Amino acid sequence: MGFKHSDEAVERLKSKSIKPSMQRVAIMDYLILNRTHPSVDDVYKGLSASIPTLSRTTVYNTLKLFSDKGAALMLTIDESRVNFDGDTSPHTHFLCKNCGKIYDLQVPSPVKEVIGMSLAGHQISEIHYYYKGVCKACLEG
Amino acid sequence: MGFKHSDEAVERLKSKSIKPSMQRVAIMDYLILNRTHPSVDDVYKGLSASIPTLSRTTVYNTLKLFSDKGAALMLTIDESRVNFDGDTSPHTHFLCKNCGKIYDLQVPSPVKEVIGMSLAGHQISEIHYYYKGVCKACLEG
DNA sequence: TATAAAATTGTAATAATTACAATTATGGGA
DNA sequence: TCCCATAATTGTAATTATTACAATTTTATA
Repeated sequence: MGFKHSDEAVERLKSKSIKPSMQRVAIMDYLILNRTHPSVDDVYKGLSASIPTLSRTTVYNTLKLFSDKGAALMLTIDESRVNFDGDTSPHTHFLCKNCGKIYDLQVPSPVKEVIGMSLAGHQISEIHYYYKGVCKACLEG
Repeated sequence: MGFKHSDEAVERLKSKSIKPSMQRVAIMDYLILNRTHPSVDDVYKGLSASIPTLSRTTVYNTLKLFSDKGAALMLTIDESRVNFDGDTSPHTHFLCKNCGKIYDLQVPSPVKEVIGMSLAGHQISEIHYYYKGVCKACLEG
């Protein structure tokens, strides 16, 4: 069964100077379609059916590449695995310590973008605001 | 003033309802004396000489306990290991992607403490602001 | 088409973390 | 004090995420 490439995925890769191979487009497409902050394994398992030859190493390499090139965000909010976010616009994340889900939150309004600026002499390239606790669904359940 | 370090460690544990066993006091003392955001292994190696029977499992369990009880912070800024901070006062962290060191930074002034409050219906118990990039020392070196 | 470079794959190795059963320490009655 | 229950610690083995790396396949190009 053929894979339907999203033009958005291809465009995203091109705009970040990443050569759009079949695997890379599929992985970027997965990130764009799945806003659940998937782990490497989530991506691998989610694509294995449609790309049976896909290797875990390729998923690792590719997601690392996306993160390095700014085509995706690598989240280190969860202590036991890394998660990825196809949405690179400024926003923050909440991890539910009960169910493990990661939610998107808006940036606190007074906080401005400071990428490329320096803090205490350090050159900043990434900003991550993480909140942890118990999510609304778990509180109500 | 006047607190010997281990006294400060004992007081910290008591104030967080943690029974101050010999190992726990030693580990908390290590965190108080070593403001370098040590990993589990750093703590283990740092204490092994003075406590030869210390087990890595104890260090894991104890640091997890400290984090759960709010006696220390567990940082997930580094993708490959967890780090701990004995300073639980509000501040943020910077990870140098070149040398791997973690620096303390002040909280951006407009950002207020929101522990115990809720965001989008979620109950917040931890806030972590992480910045990544290249540190001053690496830039100058 | 021939060739070099880049990308992908599969396997094996590494490192962090957890599981767990056994042992040791601690504190409170009798 | 001794006994007991409980909590804490230990050591080993297992698990999991991640990385290393050599072989293979794909892509671009001359």
